[in-house]
Amino acid sequence: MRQEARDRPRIADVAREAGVSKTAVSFAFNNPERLSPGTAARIRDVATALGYRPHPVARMLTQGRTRTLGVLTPQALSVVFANPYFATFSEGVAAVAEEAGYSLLFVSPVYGSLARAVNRATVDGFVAIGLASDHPEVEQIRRAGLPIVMVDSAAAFPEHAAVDVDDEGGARLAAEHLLSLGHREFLVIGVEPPTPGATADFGGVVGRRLRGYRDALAAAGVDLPDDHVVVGPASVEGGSACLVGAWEDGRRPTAILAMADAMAIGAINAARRLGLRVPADISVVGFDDIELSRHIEPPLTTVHQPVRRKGEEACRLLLSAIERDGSSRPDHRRLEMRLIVRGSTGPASTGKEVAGVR
Amino acid sequence: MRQEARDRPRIADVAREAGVSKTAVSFAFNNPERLSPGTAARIRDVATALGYRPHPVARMLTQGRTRTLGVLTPQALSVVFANPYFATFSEGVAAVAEEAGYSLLFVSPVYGSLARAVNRATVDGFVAIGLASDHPEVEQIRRAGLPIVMVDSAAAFPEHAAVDVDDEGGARLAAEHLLSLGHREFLVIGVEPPTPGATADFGGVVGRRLRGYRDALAAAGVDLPDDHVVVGPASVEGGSACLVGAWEDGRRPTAILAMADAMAIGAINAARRLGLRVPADISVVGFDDIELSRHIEPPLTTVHQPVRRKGEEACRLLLSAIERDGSSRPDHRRLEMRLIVRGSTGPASTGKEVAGVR
DNA sequence: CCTTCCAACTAAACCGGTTTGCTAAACCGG
DNA sequence: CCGGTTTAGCAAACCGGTTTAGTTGGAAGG
Repeated sequence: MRQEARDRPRIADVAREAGVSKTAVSFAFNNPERLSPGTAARIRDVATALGYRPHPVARMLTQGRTRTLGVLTPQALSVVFANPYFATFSEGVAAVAEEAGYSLLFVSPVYGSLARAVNRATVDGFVAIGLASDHPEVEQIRRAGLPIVMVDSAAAFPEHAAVDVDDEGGARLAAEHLLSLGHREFLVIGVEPPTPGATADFGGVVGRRLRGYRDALAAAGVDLPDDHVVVGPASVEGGSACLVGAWEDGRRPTAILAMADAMAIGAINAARRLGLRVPADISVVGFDDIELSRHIEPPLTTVHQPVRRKGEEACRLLLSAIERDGSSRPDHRRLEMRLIVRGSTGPASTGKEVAGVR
Repeated sequence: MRQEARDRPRIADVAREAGVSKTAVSFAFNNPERLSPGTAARIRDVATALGYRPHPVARMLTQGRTRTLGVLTPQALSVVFANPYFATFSEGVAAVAEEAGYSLLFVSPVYGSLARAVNRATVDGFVAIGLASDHPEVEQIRRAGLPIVMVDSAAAFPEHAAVDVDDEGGARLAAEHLLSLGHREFLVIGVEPPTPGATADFGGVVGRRLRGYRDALAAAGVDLPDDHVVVGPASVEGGSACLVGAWEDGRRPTAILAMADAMAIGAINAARRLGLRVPADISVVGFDDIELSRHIEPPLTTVHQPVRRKGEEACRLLLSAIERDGSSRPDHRRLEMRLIVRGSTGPASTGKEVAGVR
């Protein structure tokens, strides 16, 4: 067995030293009013003298709660933390959790198995971010009797509490903005699933955003052929590759709708290399409004997503589920997006490109 | 008491249902070779049918280990996650932890008390980042028999394992670079403690960097009067304010040594507003090499800090301390910095400024 | 055929606390 | 001075597992 805490004093040591029962020691810490002030003080003194602190795991076991919330991610943490989106989200979760006195445990696949990680997790509930609909862990958690709040995959789990954003509405805003600037030739740059061929579709985010784009375009009578929608990895390089590929295939858009800021930035870089000025020759709208977008040249016009608030709301939902311990129906919350117009969009250039090749 | 897991099956339920003892059920999960294959399989079947999973807390208690590492931060998580430096650091910690099958628990002050948070934490050890020397929690952890690895405050805790970077050397590199470009009039922009008047000095980072600057300048025979060192909050705005303040006080540097990239960026912005060109009129060197620095205009020359590696090394040190369970002396590791020359530095402008006021 | 040994399984102790139910003494009004 | 109520503290049960130290029945060995 472990000896790590070889000399760690236990409650019995304190009790013996103070000449009282274990119960008394426990009371001294959790229920001092059930002891005479003198005894309570003496016990505490003995405890500090011995360097005693109640074993947190033992405490959890008897109290039946951990005061810890699990943040569940389907990807490795080392990947997830590299993503500023996630950092901001965590910021929101942390703010609410801390205020309520909860700690945060990040739960990611252990040796490839998310299920194992979930089993190991000593938490009172989970906030799951970006779980696709085919994740059986959700059912597993439900059976374990733990509450869970889904983020970014509300549609996939109608029976659980969830927070998501109005992707469709946000996409519409982006497209309408470009339409109002006179654009008629569009290229949509989408995010492809991280593992090729996986059914994981980011909880349908891509589909919803695409639908929003299409809705707005259709309403304006603009057609979006399938070959004007390209996908790539959600990175700067991915965005570059998408535009370059489409350009080589003969597409000549005056406006780009990118489903991620990183890809939008990549597209801007690629456009420059193709000899296009942004926004004079081509306009670009991103998605999510990451920190970087405000700082590039030109600053990126993008659809702002309330990421931090997403974290806050998710955590609030989870806490209330924990507190009221089951019962009542799961709450769904949908946050609005808004368009931030910066420098990467401008009026459609006349003539040449629009009328151009193909 | 809690009923949360009202109907959660226990090991005894599985045992009864399968017609065996609790021991057998436990073996079926942890020591299947001690059971006949048939029995083991049957028990597992019953377990899954009942939806049983061993209670993780009970498990921790008997096994004496949690398979969880604590990341200790003296500030609120909601603040900490907003800092890309921390995100990158966590990335490193997570990469190593995950590979070893450990989860990560983030431990930050509970209702203002870091000590309480530490007491609640069910972890096998801690990585503490940015703890100043006056934090008694470190002693508390030691007494609890848990290993701890200090990051960014090695000097303050010589008796513990630690990882830090060669701040002094990095600062020297920055100053030498500017000296070699002919600069002789410097302004140092430092980071002030978050809570004014606090003794917390970022574990001495500011002091070490300042020493590095001074060393290099002195070696070149350049004096750095105290009023050429200003401090402000570690933010873009803080950096702006620092330069503006110094300028209004009559300082006319040709080169700025900033202790944080964010402040360097702020200084660049402020310089522009003062009508100065960067780097033609004034050069700026940052510190840390955050993501953003590469993307601003002009790209920032800065001292690169191996943040991710810091996390990795710290986690490795902690894991080995946990594994070998005490014994052997604490390991200290110091990582090197390197200068990344980009566009924000150039030759000192001749005449006017150098000879200028004061 | 009797012993020995092994495989398969179990009862009970244990991890380190908290909580319940109870007792004895102090207190209190009548 | 007595019965009833508090107060202070205790022993034992409990949380939900794991581990130790057996126990049993049957096969192998002599």
